[in-house]
Amino acid sequence: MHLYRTHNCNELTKSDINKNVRLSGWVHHRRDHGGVLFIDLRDQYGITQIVFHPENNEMLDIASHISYESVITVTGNVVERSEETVNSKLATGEIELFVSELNIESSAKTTPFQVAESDVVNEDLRLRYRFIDLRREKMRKNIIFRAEVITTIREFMEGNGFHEFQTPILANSSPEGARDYLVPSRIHPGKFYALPQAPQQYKQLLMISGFDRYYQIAPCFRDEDARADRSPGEFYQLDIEMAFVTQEEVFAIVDELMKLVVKKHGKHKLVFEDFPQITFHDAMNKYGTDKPDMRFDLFLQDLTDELSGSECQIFSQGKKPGVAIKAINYPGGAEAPRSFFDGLQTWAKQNGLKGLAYIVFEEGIAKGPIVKFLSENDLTAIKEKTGAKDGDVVFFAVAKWKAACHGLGALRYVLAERMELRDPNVMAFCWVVDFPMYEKEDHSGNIVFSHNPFSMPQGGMKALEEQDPLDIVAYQYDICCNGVELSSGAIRNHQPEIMYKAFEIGGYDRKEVDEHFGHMIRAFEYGAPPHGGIAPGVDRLVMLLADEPSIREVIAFPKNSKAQDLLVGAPSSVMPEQLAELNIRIVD
RNA sequence: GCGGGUGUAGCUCAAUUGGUUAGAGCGCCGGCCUGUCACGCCGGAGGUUGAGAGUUCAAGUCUCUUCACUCGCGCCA
Repeated sequence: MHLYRTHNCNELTKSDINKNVRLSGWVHHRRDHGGVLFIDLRDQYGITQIVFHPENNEMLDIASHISYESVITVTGNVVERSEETVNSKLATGEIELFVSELNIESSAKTTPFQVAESDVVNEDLRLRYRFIDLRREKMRKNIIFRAEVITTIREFMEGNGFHEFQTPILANSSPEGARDYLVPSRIHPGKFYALPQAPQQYKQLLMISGFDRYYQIAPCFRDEDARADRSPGEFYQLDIEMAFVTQEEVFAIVDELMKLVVKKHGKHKLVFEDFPQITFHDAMNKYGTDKPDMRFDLFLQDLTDELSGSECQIFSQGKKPGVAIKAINYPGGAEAPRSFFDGLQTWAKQNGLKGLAYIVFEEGIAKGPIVKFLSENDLTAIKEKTGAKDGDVVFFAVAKWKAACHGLGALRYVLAERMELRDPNVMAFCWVVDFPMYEKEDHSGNIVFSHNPFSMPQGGMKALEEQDPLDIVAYQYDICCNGVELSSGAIRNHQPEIMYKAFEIGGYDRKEVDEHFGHMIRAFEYGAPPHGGIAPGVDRLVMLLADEPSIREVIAFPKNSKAQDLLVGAPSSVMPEQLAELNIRIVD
């Protein structure tokens, strides 16, 4: 007989009755009836009830004092349960194990929280004792679910001619983008590796090397602050790159993959079989965000033309260049209590707006603090454009275009929450396309890259030379789902001259480009295929599929929001000898 | 860096307007119990109410400071 087990804890059925078997697992729960003792024995697979009887009083006594979460090995006969004692909740509920031999492999101290209870435990504590937390059914399911999703992804990619390559973890620092994690070099004092923010350069180099379709479940490292859907420090993305492709071909692969994953693993209905495409500009104007939640129709309207001529001071600011008047209709909003509208004023200030004007339409007339400043024409225009009816409320944001859009985009979610429009049972994927190549930096007024500088501008060199930089859009796209950005991607710029020009507009002269990106440009000078790709976030995708509110629920050992690993104690101080070897001195 | 929320027993929570010795369930320890599966019953231990200061006859409760966690903003080309 195997030293530890002949079966797992989810395996034994009626057909095993009278067999002498051995099980190992954790003491999940214990029910001591004095004369008879039941223990639920648990492993990754499930639970089997094992029974101790007074025939062996010594063993019964020992068993009755085994602490929860201890690991034991038991040997005995599989016994049929009488009809009234069958537990239909367990796969093994028709049998139980009559224990004849007990071995305690590892006795557990009292655990800081209970594995068998479903209480939501303080997350700090859960992370500190993650190895116990992961024993809980929900976490075990999530982590295995994640593994299964990744298996599906790998099978799909391989089946479509992609190969998985590993790219370096010790890479180079780059001045663009997120903060790097730096790794000091021992052999080269004063120099540093950087952990890759993404394998971006390497996957492009693979294309130039002649590999046609690359993918990798790739670890990425960014030293930026956390969000509920963004792990600090590190995360995994499905990194994809393809040679000789158009944007549409990248979309086609990702569409198919997402649909496969949702249908196979999700319990959600897909809102769109064909994922809609929306331009960045339209997404901002209609949804107030570049990652629109398309599960519900509640759209922003632009009233800049209609209202900037108004007598009302709030609206006449719309005449200023760059300022937009955006509006959103809240159907049935007239019912909302006064406190809701008052609370929104503070809310608006926290969301980048000076305030939030609104008009209540009730009993055929318009009401609210600003109505007395509005003409009949103004009101007609508002009603026409927003479709506001009796009982509705229209909110207005007057600010720089981006701020006005973002403000009402955030309000759109507040309203959707009140109206319960965000259906948790569906997934609405969409593509956001035509991201601008450049934007004007707020504080400096400089033209800077708004996304990846290596993306191909639409129109190529001609566009760079002839168009207003702020009007140039790139072959740069995002795939979003339910208001979450799953991934950014782009058709890359593979032509050195266009690259120099693009960088020139972005404020880098030739020398700087050569200094920072010379290795990439050199590579492009020896025969580079047109190529493009994308990199959906694996953690986020699994989070959405598993219906979890936080990314940490689908990561085995996540960092907390301060980027610490409380279990192993990272980051930590290191020995002075280590620092000395690296030529590093800590300055207070 | 900034703003919101939370912090009471090992865990999850309660404690009226500021008012008696801060309670309950689970867990833990001891006892009883031969069919439970959230077993049941009896008893017990366990608290610097995150920390510090203040107001008050009286503070878990009010004020200030601070710490921890968390959500959001900034940031994430």
